[in-house]
Formats: sequence, C-alpha cells, structure tokens
Amino acid sequence: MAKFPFPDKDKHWQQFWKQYATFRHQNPSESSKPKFFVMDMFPYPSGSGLHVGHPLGYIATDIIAKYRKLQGYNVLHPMGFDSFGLPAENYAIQTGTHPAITTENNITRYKEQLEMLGLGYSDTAELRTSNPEYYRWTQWIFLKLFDSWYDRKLNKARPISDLTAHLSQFGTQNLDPAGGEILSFTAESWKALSEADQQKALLNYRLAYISYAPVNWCEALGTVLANEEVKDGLSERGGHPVTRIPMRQWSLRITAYSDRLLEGLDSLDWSDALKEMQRNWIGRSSGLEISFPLEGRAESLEIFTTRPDTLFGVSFLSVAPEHPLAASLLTAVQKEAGLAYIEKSKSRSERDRMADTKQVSGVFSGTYARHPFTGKEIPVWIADYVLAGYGTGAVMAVPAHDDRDFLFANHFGLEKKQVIQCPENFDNHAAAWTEKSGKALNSDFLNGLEVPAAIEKAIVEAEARGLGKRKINYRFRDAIFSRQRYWGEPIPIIFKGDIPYALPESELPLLLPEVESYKPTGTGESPLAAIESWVNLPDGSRRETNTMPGWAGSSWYFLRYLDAHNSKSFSDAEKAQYWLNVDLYIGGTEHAVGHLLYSRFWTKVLYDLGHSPVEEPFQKLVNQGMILGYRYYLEADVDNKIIYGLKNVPSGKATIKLEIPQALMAEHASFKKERLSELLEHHQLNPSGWKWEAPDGDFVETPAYTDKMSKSIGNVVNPDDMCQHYGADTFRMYEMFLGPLEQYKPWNTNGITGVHGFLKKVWNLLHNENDQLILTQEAPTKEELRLLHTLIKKVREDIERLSFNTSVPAFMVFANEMHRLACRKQEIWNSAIICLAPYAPHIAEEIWKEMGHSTSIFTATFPEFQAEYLVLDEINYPVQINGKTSSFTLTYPAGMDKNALEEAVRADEKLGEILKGRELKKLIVVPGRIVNLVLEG
RNA sequence: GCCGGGAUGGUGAAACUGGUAGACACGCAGGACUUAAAAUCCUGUGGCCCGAAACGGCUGUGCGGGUUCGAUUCCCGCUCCCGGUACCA
Repeated sequence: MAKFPFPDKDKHWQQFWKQYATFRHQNPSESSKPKFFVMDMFPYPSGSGLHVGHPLGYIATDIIAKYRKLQGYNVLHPMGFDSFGLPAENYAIQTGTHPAITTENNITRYKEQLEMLGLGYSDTAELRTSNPEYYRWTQWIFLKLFDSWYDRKLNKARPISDLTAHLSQFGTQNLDPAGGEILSFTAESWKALSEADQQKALLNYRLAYISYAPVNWCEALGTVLANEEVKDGLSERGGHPVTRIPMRQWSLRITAYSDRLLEGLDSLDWSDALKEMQRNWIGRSSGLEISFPLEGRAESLEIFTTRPDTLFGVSFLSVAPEHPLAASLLTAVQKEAGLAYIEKSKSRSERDRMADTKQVSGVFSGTYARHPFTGKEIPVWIADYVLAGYGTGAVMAVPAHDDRDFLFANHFGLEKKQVIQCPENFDNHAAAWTEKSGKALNSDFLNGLEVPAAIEKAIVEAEARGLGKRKINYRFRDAIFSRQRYWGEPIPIIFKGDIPYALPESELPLLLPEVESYKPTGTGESPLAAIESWVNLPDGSRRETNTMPGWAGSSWYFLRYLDAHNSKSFSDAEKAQYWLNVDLYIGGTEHAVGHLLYSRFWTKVLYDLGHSPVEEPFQKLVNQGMILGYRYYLEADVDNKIIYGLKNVPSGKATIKLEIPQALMAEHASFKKERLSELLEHHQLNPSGWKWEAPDGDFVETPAYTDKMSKSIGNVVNPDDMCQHYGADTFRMYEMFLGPLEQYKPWNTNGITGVHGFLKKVWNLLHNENDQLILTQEAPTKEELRLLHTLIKKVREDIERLSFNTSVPAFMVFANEMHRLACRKQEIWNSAIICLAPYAPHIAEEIWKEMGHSTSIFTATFPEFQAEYLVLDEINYPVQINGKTSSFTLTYPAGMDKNALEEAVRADEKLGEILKGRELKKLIVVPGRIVNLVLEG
C-alpha cells in the first residue's frame, strides 16, 4: 500500500507558496480579471496563540479565496494584526517588557500557525495597526474627523473651513450642523469673537471633539480601567473598588450618522440578527417632545414620549434625580425628603440602580405642572427609573398604559386613567395595557382613533397649538475616543492653553515615545503624561497625552489592505475604486455593535470627504460560530454531614458538582474517583479526612457542558497538535465538516479520523505500492462523468452559498464511488483534484505535481468553475394528481428540451425498465438525479 | 420583558423552491486479512412488527392543531434551549 505522505509534505508546499508568492494579489493595473476581496476580522495577537476555534472563519475565507482563484478571479485575501491593546500593556507593567516586543513575538507565533494551516494570504497586503507606517494614517483620519463637521442640511460631513466661511459670511443663519449645544451668531458677532472663542465654538461641531465623560477610575491602582477590566464594580486585577469619575475625553460624533447608519443596513447582505442588533443599538424612536408648564414658575418641563396618543391619561410627571431642575422643583415641605433622595441616587452606582429595577422608588417634589391640553394639575415626581441621559430626562407617566408607570402608581397610590380601549378579557387593574392597538377614549379630539392614527393626530395637534414638536430620539451615544493608556496610537493634537489644535500633517506619524515606566501615573493620565520632554513643546503648548482606543486601527484597515505600503496616501484611489467594497467579510458576532458600527461610520465620513469610493465597507458579512470546548463535571449524591463546607445544603442527601479538567475524562474510572476525593478536599468540603464513598461506590458523569475555549478553563484544543498528527488538510476539512459555519458547536476530535480516512482513500486509490501515481488515459464512462459533474456542481453550489460542511460529504461519496469503480482515469481525477484543492491544498498540489505540472495548481483556471458551465433551465411540468392539475418545476441543462430529457430518463437502463409502457405522470429531476417520479397505476 | 435564532437516530449532522427523511461521518455490532495487534477493506445500523429469507407492513423530524394529493419545510397556538438587549418613556 502506498504511504500517505502527510503531514510530512505540508511544510514543503507552504514553503513553495511562500517562495512563489502564489496567493499574492495583483494590482488593478496588472490585471484585467474580475476582482474578489475577501477578508477575516483580523486577530489581536494574544500570548496564548491560536486554538482550534480561531481558524474556523480563516479556513472558510481561504477556501472561497482559493476557489475564486481557480475560477479566474484576481483575489485579495489579506491578513493583518490588530496589534495595539491592553494585554501587551498589562504584561509590560508586570514585566517591563516593551509591548512592541511582546506583540512582535506573538505575531511571529500567529504567522507560524496560520502558515501551518495552509492559509494563503497576499503577502504584500499584510499590516499591523501598531506599525508607525500604519498608524500614521489612523492619525491622519483622526485629523480629518477633527477638521470636519456634519451638515444636516446636505446630510454629509464637510470640512471645517466650509463652516467658518459660512459663519463669517452669514453667521449661523441657514446652518444646521450636528453639534452639542445650539449656538447662534450673526456674521458680525462671529467675526468679533477672539480666536480662542471661535475655536471653542467650532469644537461644538467637530466630528472629533472634547467632552467630559465618566471613566472607570480605580484609586488603588491609580489608573483608569476599560470596561472589560471591571468585574462587579471591582478591578479585575486585585479586586479594588472602582468608581465613575468624569474626565476629559475625545469623542467622535457618530450620532450625526444615526440615520445613515440605520438606512445603510437595508442594502447590506448581513444576517437579520446582526442588522437587528445594530438597529437596537442605535435605538431610534420617534415621538413627541412637549412641554408641561410648571405651576407658579416661568419654566416648563420638557418631556419626550413615543405614545402621545395617551396624553390624556397622564397622571403625573417623573424627572430623573440628575435632571437639572430636580432640586429646584422641591417645595419647602418636600425639600428634606427630596434632597435626601437625590443624594441617595447619586451615591448609588449605575450597577446598583440596574440591579434592583424591580424596586420602585421616588419622591413627590411638591410642584405641579399643568396639562398642556386640559390645563389640569399634574403632580411632578422625582424617580430614578427615569434616565437623565435619554430624551429630556423627564417623562409623562401614564399608569394605565405603561408597565413602569403602572408599578409606580400602584406603589404610591396614584391615579390610573384608561385612555385606550383594551380587550374585554383584559384585566386593567392587574396590569397596564401596553399594546399599540385599540381605540382612544376619554381623550378629547383623539376619541375613536386607532392608536397609530391617534399618535399622529396628537403630534400634529401639539405642533399646531405650539405646545410641542415631533422628535426623534436615539439611544445611541457618541463614541468616546480616548484611553488613558500607553499602548495605542498617540492623538495628534496640541493644546495651546485649553484649545486643541491639529498637529500639521507633515509631522505625522506622531510616534509613540519610549517611556521609562508603563505603570499608570497615578493621576489618571496616560504614562505619556510623565514624559515632560515629549509633552511640553518649545512654544509652551502641550501635547495630548491620551491615546486612541483599540477600535481606531480596526475601523479602516480594509482600506489599507489594498495599498499597504503606500507612503503618500492612506490608500490609492484607483485601487480603492477597483477593490471596494469587500465582497465577503467573516468574523465573530462579538463585534456586532462595536467594530462593525465604527468602521461603517468611518467609511461614511471618508466617503463624504471624498476619500472613499464606497459608503459601506462590507457588502456581505457572515458571522462564524464559535467552536466551544467541553467542561466536564462529576456529580454525586453525598451525605450533608460531610459537606458542611457548602452553604445551603438541604437536609439528607445533597448533590455536589465539581468541575474536572478535560484530560481527566480519558482516565480510568478508579483514578477519576480518587481524583474526585482530592478535589473535594481541595475545595475544603471534606476537612475531616473522609474518604469518598458513594452508595453504589460510583459517581455520575454529567453530560458535558460546553463553553468558550479559554486557557483558564483548560479546555483548549490546539491546532498545532491536530496538524502535526493528521496534517493541515485533514484539519481544514474536519473544521468545515463539523457543521454549518454560523453555528456554535463543540470541538470533538473523535470524528476527525473519518475525514482523514477519506483523504487517505483518495491517495491510496491513485498510488501504487511504490508511491507512484497511477493514472490511465482511458476514456471515462458515462457513470464516471456523471459522478464527476455531480461533484463539481455540488462544490460550486456549496461554496457559492458558503455551505462548506455539505461539500465534504460530496467528496466522500465521490471517493467511495471511484473506489468502487476502481477509477484511476486522468480525465476524471484531473478535475476532481481541482475541486478538492480549496479544501485540501497540500494534497492537491502534491498530486498535481505528480501529474506533471511544474506550477502551482492555483495558477490554473478551471473552466468548470466558471459561470457559464452547467447553466440550468427550468420548465413547468403540468401533472394530474387525483384529477387536479399541479405544476412542477423541471430543471435541466440548458439546450435540452423536455422531450429529450424525458427521452434521456427513459434511456436510463433501470428507469427504462420501469417506465416501459407506462405513462409518466410526474417527474422532478435535477441534473444527474431523479428526485421524484410518479407513474400511473 | 422585548428582539433574533433554533429543536431531526446513540452522536455531529444532510435534505437548496413543499416532493423517497436521516446523505456523509463518528460510535456500535458482525465479518475479511493477521500468530496477534495496529492499519486497511466489507456488511449491518431510527423505532416497532411479520418472516427461514427475499420481500413487506406500521410508525417516525420538540408538543397540539391547520393548509395541501403530499409538510423537517408553509400557517396558528404551546414547551424548551441558545444569542443579543433591557427602567430608552
């Protein structure tokens, strides 16, 4: 028998591809082929390397890239590294190793692993975000954001110079910029402002602006923490308390793009789930903003509601404790209780407030407002279920038609007035009728209208009477764009006094300076602040010491892939025109509302400013599922006497459950038992030296739980081992075979032998005992050709719809059939090996070479993969069933008429026998296979 | 709570537009080769029933209904699981 030479040969082909740059893309000027741009969400190179979960998406993009190449496309399939980030910085704090060194080592390791899997990337496109040649352009884009404002009239971003020109000519007249405060100037008053005041005003409109936002401050560590570093209000490292304190921050005005980010989703080929996540995150809701005049005061209280149809059911107003008017609303009688409540709300962390959402709390302010329509007195309450940050920070409460208001009214015994008809069987004493259906009643001019019509009418009426206006609110907030950290892109800004100025483009890249210590400064500023010589400039101005957040570099990297070494521009316009947008992007759902929203935002800004030919970066996006690791537990009933270490143990028997490491599952039962006793002791459940003894002397293995693979859980399966043992091709195919790409699935190494066996079977069929390829020049039979074309069709269709898992069985069936027929015909196998190449590139290359080719299989184009091959037509085929006429779709190769097809079916040996002399009533055929056949009688 | 997705043998799963449910693989059982093992190959394998066997019958895609000549697929009502999100007015 032939000796299957894998994985031994893997390295050879990986070297070969590298040497000949097989997977390097061609620039538009060098190629007349159609383009295909496919990419993965690039990794952060962590210290622990890849586990078997990571490559899932990488293998999928690699298969489609190789397939497109064989199809004749100019393929760009790049890989890069998101190399700024916290772990390397934290490691630097602990060990003093420069993050650049750690990062470099990790990238080296990642690249080795990626190469080991036979993944073919375009070498000239590789990038890393921490490279100055890269972050130079990240800084450049930041400056573009800083130098832009959003014109809501034209619905696009424009240079600040346009704004200043308008201001000095017309003031704020005819101007509708997205901004923080609404400012108003005449041309004269604008020109009269000092330079500093003008700059301050402009900061209100820039797409990158300064704000004061709360950060996670940890006093004990003397540093600001990222959200991921805070667990349950304590720092992840050390477990010190964390408080929220406001700090000067850069923010990006992403909210200006809310509507365009929403609308853009419609044109994208993304999953509904993902689009929905982004929609929810943006959280657009339209309604009415209306003012309630306050009794005996000049001010009014502005509230926002999405249910203006229930206006006549208002029984009180609620304002957030942080509302600017909250304290001033308190009358003398209510002052003490009210202030105490406001104080208490302040001290409660956001987390605490969220934790007990079921708890109703609030206090009456003593003040009344007047209902804008009825003039009725409405009490004003202060309640922490109202969020200061959303809408106006004040709401109208309609207990009969809102759950929260209902609970609140119940708790404080406030009035509930029904204004929307609810079904008869609905008990409106037990709950609020919150459905947006039913007719309005007790509602003056709204009576009799259905909810949607009533909403509309109420808004129109409020606007007509000058009481309020239609308003759209977003849950979405502007994106905070600074980190008080070292290992990130320096922000290219200089402060003169407290006014920020852009660093001149000629001074980019602003290099990240060396620091003596990576430790936080203790003041909350980044370690950069400690470098006096860097921060202070000769003219007395100071540099910004914040750095950019992790998502800065990843928001535009797809643009850099096209032109990774351009030192003149961030990406060449001609190349961008040719390559964009990305045809397929594969990555995890964890980036659904972060990276994917930010990169859409940046792309839109660049598009508005004329730097990007497309408005949406990623046309088609697929979320690959995660590969999970198993967690094993042993479960046993034990006597509660001996487990007093556990809390809340019920009397009598109790069940304990202990997690045990994966490696242990393979061990002998008696060893496991011993080990369980050890674990019990380790967990101090058995301090009295009791020996494990379950009633039947045994324990129960619970069904395995699955969880993310992580080093700390110890359920990581390493791709290196898999590749060493079975070879990269087996591993690649097995990862695909495991199940649908999008699905979450546990890794189970057991099945891998099936895929391995298939590849060996192919090899053994084609080689003799002396490892020589034995192919014959015989003409293939009809059956062999049919099997081959079934395979080609299946592989094509599956890859086109990204269903890689169903292609693998097609290969197996084909191999089994060829084995059965002992088919070693050159004509058949030449094509079959090309089909196999995207999945098992190493084996395909080896056989290809043995067939006498001197160049890579991937430099070939395969006509059978091209569009015009196997074009199918359809006809409607009417049939009589039980006297009724139905029609069925008949699919057949182009150029073949119905009669010819039926003839062909009848000509089939077996079918001919069955069909002889009978009428064909129904026939459903796909090429090569009859799906359904109904005969008379 | 709300939004999205899902449930098919012992296991991972397939079935593309409603058309032979369970392809393919793992596992298991039996067999061939072998002194033996490994490797390789062959056969069987949803459940139940009849039968010496070939053949055959019934049943079966989470549960209950419906549409249809025909439903894993479409519709209505449930149960459970997974993911996202949450005092967003």
